[in-house]
Amino acid sequence: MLDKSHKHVTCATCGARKDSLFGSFCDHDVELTNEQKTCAYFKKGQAIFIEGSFPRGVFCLNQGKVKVFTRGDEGKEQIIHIAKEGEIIGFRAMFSGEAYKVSALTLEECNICYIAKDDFLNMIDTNSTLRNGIMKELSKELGDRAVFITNMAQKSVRERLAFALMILGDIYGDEQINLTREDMANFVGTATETLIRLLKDFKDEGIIEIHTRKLEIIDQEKLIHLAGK
Amino acid sequence: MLDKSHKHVTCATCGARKDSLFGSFCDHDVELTNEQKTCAYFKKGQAIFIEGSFPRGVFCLNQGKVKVFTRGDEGKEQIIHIAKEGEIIGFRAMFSGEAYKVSALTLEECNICYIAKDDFLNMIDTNSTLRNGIMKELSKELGDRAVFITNMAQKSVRERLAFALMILGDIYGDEQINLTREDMANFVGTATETLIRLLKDFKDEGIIEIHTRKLEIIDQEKLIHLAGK
DNA sequence: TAAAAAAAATGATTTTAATCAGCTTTCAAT
DNA sequence: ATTGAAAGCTGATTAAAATCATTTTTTTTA
Repeated sequence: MLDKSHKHVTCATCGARKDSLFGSFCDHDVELTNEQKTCAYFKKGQAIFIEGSFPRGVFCLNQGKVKVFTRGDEGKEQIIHIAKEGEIIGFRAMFSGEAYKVSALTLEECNICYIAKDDFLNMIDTNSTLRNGIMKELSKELGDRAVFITNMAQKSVRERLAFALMILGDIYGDEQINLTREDMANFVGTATETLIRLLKDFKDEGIIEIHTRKLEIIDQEKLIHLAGK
Repeated sequence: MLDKSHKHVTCATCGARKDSLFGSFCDHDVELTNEQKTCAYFKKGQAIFIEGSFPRGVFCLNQGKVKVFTRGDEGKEQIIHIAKEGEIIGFRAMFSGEAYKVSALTLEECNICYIAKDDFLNMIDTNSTLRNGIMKELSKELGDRAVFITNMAQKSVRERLAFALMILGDIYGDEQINLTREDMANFVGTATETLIRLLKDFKDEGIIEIHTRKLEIIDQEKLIHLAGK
């Protein structure tokens, strides 16, 4: 259980900051950011922002994982990204001037900091390192999504699952992958039943181990081979 | 036939510049840009840049259309974007520091200007209007691609074709849509045969007219309805 | 303008994955 | 500890779209 008082979360001591976009900040900038941000505890399944609304600031994940998704015509979620500790989310719509095209929902308990739009835009304008980091991030994601689109269009569900498990492996690190079957299906872009059957296949082939809800990758090599290019 | 000598292409008189990211440049910046850019004629089907190579500058489309695509495992193209007059292409990889994740190929005869990396990055650093324009563009595209991914995952080929035709209608403007069936299939993310059959259905339903290679949208309303959200 | 090549079209068949329906296990709340 | 709800699982069936094999038309170029 996380500390719900979240008094202790300061940018200077924030473990997630080190390899975030704020990682290279000097002491002065860290202190400034610390004064501008507010921090809040989110319980599991809580909304951070919703598709169609307009951004008033950005969110910085101090602790916990978040799913970023759009809804299709029939309301079915397509998970675009799973964000983890250290990531800044919700800045895309701030630059585009549009409403959010995605929603963000916590997958577990989270501590999330918030920086108001004007403060963040001011940071971007005055801090070229942060700015370049943001531009690099936007550009990288754009490339990743081109690949994502191609995978959706051309790979089989089995190949996409292998690919998704590799990404999830990176995101969860030492921890075991912990998603509902439905969320995983909505990430792979398939029906829940199909996903369940394929997970069983992967288990039978010794690629993963299933511990009820949690998944463990056993054979990374096979996964890489299965996922293709 | 375009003028292959392309001597006349100067930024000050460039018709494509007005509603491009360079549109708000002052006379001085226009002149500077004009001195930094070089301009070249590309014939139909020529490569502008190729997936896997590293960018040395950006390209600005003065005349003609370009397909931007990645190749899947079996070499099949997935068209991510079709760029038209006024668009700057190839800047994503310059910011991300990665190799190109996409290739760009002319769909017709083109006049394309080129600005070297250092010159362009210098522009970005010194011109906040251009910079904000670029960030807005990156962010917008990122949102569009989230929707693209969701469409791929959840819409039927028929719905995706309707969606694609709407986008193509915008891109081609008054002109008729002019793509090979294969390119169109690679944009929609389907097999060429499937695309051909669906085009015939759309024709029979009075949605489009087919003039051999060129397509004309007749019933925009039906298209919008078919494409869904 | 004739020949060759590329693109478009059509029909038959197969494959993949979605859908539907019902059942079981797990988890959370009282 | 019990119960209800959510999540997970299984089997049968259907539907969508890919693939394969040819033929026809259009475009290019020799």
